[in-house]
Amino acid sequence: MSHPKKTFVAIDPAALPKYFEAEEAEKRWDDTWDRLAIYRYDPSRPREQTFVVDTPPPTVSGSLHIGHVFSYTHTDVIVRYQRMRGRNIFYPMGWDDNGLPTERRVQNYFHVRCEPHRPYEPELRLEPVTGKAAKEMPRIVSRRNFIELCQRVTREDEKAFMALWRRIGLSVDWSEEYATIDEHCRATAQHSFLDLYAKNQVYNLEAPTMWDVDFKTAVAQAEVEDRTVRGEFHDLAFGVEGSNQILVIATTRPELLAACVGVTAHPEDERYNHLFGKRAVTPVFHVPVPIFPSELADPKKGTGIVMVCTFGDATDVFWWRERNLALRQTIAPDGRLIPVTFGDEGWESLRPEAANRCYGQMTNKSIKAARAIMVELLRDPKNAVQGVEAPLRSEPKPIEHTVKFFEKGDRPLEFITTRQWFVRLLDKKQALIEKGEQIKWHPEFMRSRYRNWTENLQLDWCISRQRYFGVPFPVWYPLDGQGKPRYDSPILPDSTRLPVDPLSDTAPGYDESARDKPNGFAGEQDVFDTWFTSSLTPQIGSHWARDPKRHERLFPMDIRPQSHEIIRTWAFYTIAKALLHEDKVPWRNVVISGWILDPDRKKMSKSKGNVVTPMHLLDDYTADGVRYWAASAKLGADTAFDEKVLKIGRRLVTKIYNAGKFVLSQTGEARPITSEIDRAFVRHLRGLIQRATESYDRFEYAHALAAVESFFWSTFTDSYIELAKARARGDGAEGEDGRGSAVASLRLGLNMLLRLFAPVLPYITEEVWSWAFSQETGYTSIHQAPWPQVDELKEIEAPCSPNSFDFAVACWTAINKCKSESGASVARRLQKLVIAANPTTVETIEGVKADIMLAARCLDYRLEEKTELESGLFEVVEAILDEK
RNA sequence: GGGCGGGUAACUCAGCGGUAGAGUGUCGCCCUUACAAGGCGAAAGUCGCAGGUUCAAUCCCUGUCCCGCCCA
Repeated sequence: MSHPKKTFVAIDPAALPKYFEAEEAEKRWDDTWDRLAIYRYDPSRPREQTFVVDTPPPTVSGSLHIGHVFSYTHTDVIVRYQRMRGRNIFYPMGWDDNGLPTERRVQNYFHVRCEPHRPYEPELRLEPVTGKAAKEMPRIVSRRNFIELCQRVTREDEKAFMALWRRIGLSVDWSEEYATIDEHCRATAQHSFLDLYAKNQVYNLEAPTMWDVDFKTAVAQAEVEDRTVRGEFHDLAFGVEGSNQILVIATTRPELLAACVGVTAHPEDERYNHLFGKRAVTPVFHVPVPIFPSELADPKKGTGIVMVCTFGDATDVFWWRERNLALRQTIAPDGRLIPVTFGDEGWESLRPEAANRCYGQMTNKSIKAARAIMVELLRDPKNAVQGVEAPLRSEPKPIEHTVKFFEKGDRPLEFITTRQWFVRLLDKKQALIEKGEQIKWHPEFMRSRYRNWTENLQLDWCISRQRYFGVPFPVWYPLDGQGKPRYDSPILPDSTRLPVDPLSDTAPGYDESARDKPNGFAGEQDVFDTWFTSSLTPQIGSHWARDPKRHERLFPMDIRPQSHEIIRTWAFYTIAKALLHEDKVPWRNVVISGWILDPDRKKMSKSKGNVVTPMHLLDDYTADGVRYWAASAKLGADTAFDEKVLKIGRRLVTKIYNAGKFVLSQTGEARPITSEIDRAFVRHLRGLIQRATESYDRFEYAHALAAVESFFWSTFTDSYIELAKARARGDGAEGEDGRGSAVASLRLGLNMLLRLFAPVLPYITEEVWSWAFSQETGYTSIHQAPWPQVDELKEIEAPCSPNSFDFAVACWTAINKCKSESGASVARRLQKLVIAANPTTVETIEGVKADIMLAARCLDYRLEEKTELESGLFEVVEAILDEK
């Protein structure tokens, strides 16, 4: 039976560069992939064939660091696997222009401030400001001009991110690019608002709200963090109305004394419970305030009796509501003290003149300055309610306590009464938790972060921000005869008109001339919380608001990749939106990447100065090498940055290059895979494919990579290639059949391994693939080739023994060890070799011993039976090395 | 204070009921016609600590100590 004389497509290794020129290759393949459009989403294919990614839009004004490469590579590896599984990939890229950080940069960069009502200046051209000019008054610009400046800055940032994404080979579909401030996203966010309004899930309310006095905006619970800071307890002597009794109240915020509206102690506190129902009198301002019991007052803290102010903290807000106390707001939105007049309505005082004299000293001062003045006033005995002792009863006592801060802020949050828009969430806790249960979390334990947060939710979602660079509310208010807005009957646009800017677009049913006039209309100035838009990334990608068919094909999505610190914000709000809009989950899986820590296991941050930037690492270790490092870390695991791991990746790339060169330069006639060792190798390959596939299906890419890598080094290059290479050169006794089998099997191994590595190492695998397999298989790019299936190996017969391969390797290793121990090179020929193993083992390696001895360069050998040896163990009885 | 994760070789990390693993680093040896950007080989761990369950525990349970994160 003669075989058709088909020969392999071989390469000439001499024609290839000695080393892999990664930088050149990366550029070349990036261009090629672009040209072939292999990352393009095909909207015509059905949902079940599609794999949909809710890519995190990076905050472009943030600094680029190695953590970005880490987590985005995780997603890309998953995506590339799915693509090879034949899925139609939807993998967009968005940019989060993220209001506040960008605003700050723009204010400094161009030295401007925004005033929303300023008219737009179409011809305005500003340049970056430096030196003296930066010390002068900032240029005031309209909101539209300000936004244009923001966009100018973010465009530059986006370019830097895009360059990095391309460099590390993210297989995103760049035709699906968006920015959270662009027209499509603004329209989607406004559409979301209109839908929530129609469903009665949003409301506006004037109420005490957490407020940052530097950014001058309301913030939501999710953006608040507790910080431990130093403070001081001040013991203040209050009077009791109608008696000469003194109450000593401990407070960390004496500057709020003028805002005191009550005094409270624990109902069972015997020191104070006889006073409930009476009125206390504040020192300095001489204001009588009710004394009432509350379980929330801690008898062990301070003196056990506390003053209630509007507002010092969240508990004050609670008491104010519960007890229906007076409202005395003394802190302005800019963090300065508001001028007030004691004696006026709502500001009653037993001694208004004295009160006003004192308060006048603090008017318009910052909180910090006001506190210092207040403490001085309290030291003055004249300001006591009665008696000759100063109201400050002891020197301030330093303490450490936790205070709420806006996560981006520098000063503690204040509670300030303002009108804000809210989304109703508190009444949906249970539904939100259930949605979280329907989603698969990777790793699983991240689910509890979500549940934990949702269970502890205290407030509805405040979505309005008093900022400029953001998506405006699509809302106008009718003005009454006095020019006051009627907040209870907002005017909304038709959803076909979106996006709108109520400050430049005219309210429906009005003429522009009626803007801000009595009986006319006014536009809402506020913009959305950036999360209000970011929480819609699935709907932004699916074109929910304008293409129901496309939405149907993309929503819910398959995966949401993100990091764990924003489970309470991004994941939470996205789940909330999907619940509110469609009663669905937004995605089936959430995949959480860990953080990159510095070598001391500290979080990398700009302020610590321990941020590692990625570009030079890509230059030094290749894109694949860096991807290897990222893909070695499991989901959810924080990893200390370690350059050594990058070295391993680069070494792997080199090894693949060289192994590819070697295997593809073997020639011969194509023959079936028949030799025992080849069949034994294929048997192992089959197991590898199964393991890698199972791991990838569970998003355990790191596990898959470890399996493939270890197989590649130990089984393929260190063992199989060595055992088969002589036969592949035609040195064996089996002639063309043996040679053809070896070459076919080597190529099969390489082909499979390249595909198994392709999700992690897209460049080197594509490079080697292109030398022969591209033409041979018809898959121009390896990234369009199918993921290896065990089915592809079904024609190849199983080996005679399942142990053939392992025993062959063990035997060969024993010989190498013997050579190594006698100081000889492994290449050294053996004149004579006697090696022993137990009888079954000797029998098992019958079919592979010729290959072993060829690899060991041993012409005269004998296998001895030694029953006491364990199965698979070999003992060199005698070895005579050839002369050099 | 509550919740979650981690503590395994000098380093970075796997493993998570059945005699402790990898790579890096270290130490020997080897220019070997794919690869010195290599290869062969060696040394190296009371698996945080203390109890318990089990024939058997790094793995399960309880307690405890460190580290990190999230929430009060």
